[in-house]
Amino acid sequence: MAKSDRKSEDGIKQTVATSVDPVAFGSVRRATSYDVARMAGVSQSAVSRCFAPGGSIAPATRAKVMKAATELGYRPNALAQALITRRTNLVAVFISRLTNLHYPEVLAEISRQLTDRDIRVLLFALTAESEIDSILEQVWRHDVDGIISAARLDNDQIAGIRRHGIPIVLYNRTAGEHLTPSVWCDSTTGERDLIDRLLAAGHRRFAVVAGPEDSAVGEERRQAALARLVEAGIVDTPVVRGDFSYASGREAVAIVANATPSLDAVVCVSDVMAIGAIDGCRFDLGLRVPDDISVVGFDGSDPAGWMSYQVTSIRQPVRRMTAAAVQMLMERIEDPTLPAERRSFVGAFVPGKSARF
Amino acid sequence: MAKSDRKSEDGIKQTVATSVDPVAFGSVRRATSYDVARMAGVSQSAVSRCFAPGGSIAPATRAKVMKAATELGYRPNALAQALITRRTNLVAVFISRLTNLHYPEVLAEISRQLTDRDIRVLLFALTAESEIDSILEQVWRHDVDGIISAARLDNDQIAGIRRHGIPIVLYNRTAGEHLTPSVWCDSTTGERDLIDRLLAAGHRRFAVVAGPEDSAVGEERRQAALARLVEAGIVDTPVVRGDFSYASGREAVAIVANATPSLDAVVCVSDVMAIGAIDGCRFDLGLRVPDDISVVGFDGSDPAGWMSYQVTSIRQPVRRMTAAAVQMLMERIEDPTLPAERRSFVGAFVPGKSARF
DNA sequence: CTGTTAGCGCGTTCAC
DNA sequence: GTGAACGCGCTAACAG
Repeated sequence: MAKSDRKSEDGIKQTVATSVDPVAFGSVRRATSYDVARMAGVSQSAVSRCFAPGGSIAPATRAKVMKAATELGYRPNALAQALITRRTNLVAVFISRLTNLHYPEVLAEISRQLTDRDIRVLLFALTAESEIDSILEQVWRHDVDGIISAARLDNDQIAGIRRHGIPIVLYNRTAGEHLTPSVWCDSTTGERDLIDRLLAAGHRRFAVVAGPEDSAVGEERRQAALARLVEAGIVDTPVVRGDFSYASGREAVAIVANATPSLDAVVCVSDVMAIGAIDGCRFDLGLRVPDDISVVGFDGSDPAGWMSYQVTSIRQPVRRMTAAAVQMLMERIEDPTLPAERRSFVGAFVPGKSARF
Repeated sequence: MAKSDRKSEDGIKQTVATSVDPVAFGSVRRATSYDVARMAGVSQSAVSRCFAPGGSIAPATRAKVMKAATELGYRPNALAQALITRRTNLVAVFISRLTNLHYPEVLAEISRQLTDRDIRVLLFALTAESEIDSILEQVWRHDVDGIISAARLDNDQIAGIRRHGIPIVLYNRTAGEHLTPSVWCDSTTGERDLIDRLLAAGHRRFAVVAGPEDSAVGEERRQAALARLVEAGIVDTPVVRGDFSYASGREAVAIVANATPSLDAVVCVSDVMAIGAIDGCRFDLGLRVPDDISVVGFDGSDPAGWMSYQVTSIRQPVRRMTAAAVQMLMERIEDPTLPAERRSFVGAFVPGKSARF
């Protein structure tokens, strides 16, 4: 096969095939159930029944059909199937910030679990929450069987989904005033656990690195932490908001440390921000972690376990949570009248080494 | 709304709604083009033309139709549309190891670019490469318009895809003997760049932390590095294979350091393994990086830039690469006779601080 | 158990 | 410019 090598203007090397193999191109129409029927000498509906779960069909004809089917490489067309059964075996998954290190694990698990149940994933990776409305348009048009959302939905959006009768499960999100099926990692228990340990170890001057105001998990964790501190008689704890990024964690700790003399402990609402905070302490402030200052996180993401950080944290039981989400969704696809249900999981304490105990 | 709180055996708290709002359930059939036609007092085909790109329709009737359409909340059904136009506006994306920190960025970008073109993503996150065959079954059945694969495909699989006439673009993968459209970050240039700099700085005793044998990128990088070293008269460079994980990088460096006296420089074929190697050097071997030993990586993933690591590396131009992949795919969806083409991009050197220069 | 028939919702000729 | 009629590929009643 003839090739030509050249360099284009912007330094991109290209290799272009100048001849095309005409045989390999599939203008071959896919085999339909009619083709199979003709070849097997039966009716089209007999073919259909062969591929249906409980289709009543005689072993003899079944054999004939299957033979023709494999010979023609026949597979039932999912589109036509879905059009009539009103089941697409498609689930839409909304993920708000894929680059945030905790979500790839969540997505991978959800995908695996759904694939095991022979369901396909229609992925919507949001860059801005504002995209949701246009995404929902697509979702209606595609007749997905259900939705798993790790992105925030407002009341109108939830209402729209209900109106369309599409089952949904929220993942670590709340949904305004509607009672909506959801799985949730209980931040309250986790934050209290962390702070109790910090208090017991003698920490007295705290700061909280929170998330953006519109983050439900972030807010719950912030409030839980502050509430526990107030209970312990510690008030006026400074709060700095980040955006769940490394950089924001690093900046936050610099800001708060300068404004807070004798800062003891930094409570971050996510591991990545905790990692940023640790680096901020070490490289920007010249502090030793945990000797001079303690930093704790939340999530249990992979990098939090790396030797250079070993973040003291709460690990979300991702596997159990995603399994619950998928199961709840499937149940509601089977029976849409099922009531809303909220399953909340408690995370596990990860000792790490970023906090002094 | 009545609720009941209880604790289940395994410590999972549940909140269950015991009554259901019967009004909210959408047994309401979606509006079809016929419904709109009836309400607007026109024919169904008129409605169809209203929503078609270049449909010839009188402004007056168009107005009537649109009014009825919005009133009924009508949206063309994507399934029926696809069944007849043979265009699903669906692209399958294969990703082999979502948890590997470089891919979330790739996936997010691909998703964004496709969404911008009004195309939906059917995600297949592989846990084992062996799953591909069963995944392809699903792909046939769903009539996707195209495939972007960041997972390895063998000759038979590529042949099958060709036979089905489905355009495909490979992302950082090769495809056996077939010439297949692909985008690629040129490892050779990158590795040579890194090694030239290491040599210039006086490094002499190298080790390579490679990927698994079946990883095309991993192998290309390993070979490129070794080739450059041989050119420079450095032979018998030890190679240890990892699996692109942090742990494997850490273990690899421990193994190779023990077996190689006066080890100078560790060349890792991925950033995450480089991070593992750095931690291995620091925490397992008690070496200072980069004073005692240099470590370089490849990819330019986010965590590689974190202060505690600052990995010297080559950053893949993810944005341009994904844009190229999407563009190539779209071109081939429009015109399937387009010849195969390979676009290779060169990465940018990231100085970092994990190597002594 | 089998074949015939009637749609699922829509795009697309083709006469008018 | 418009509507009637057909068909995409399939499942689901129904009669035999």
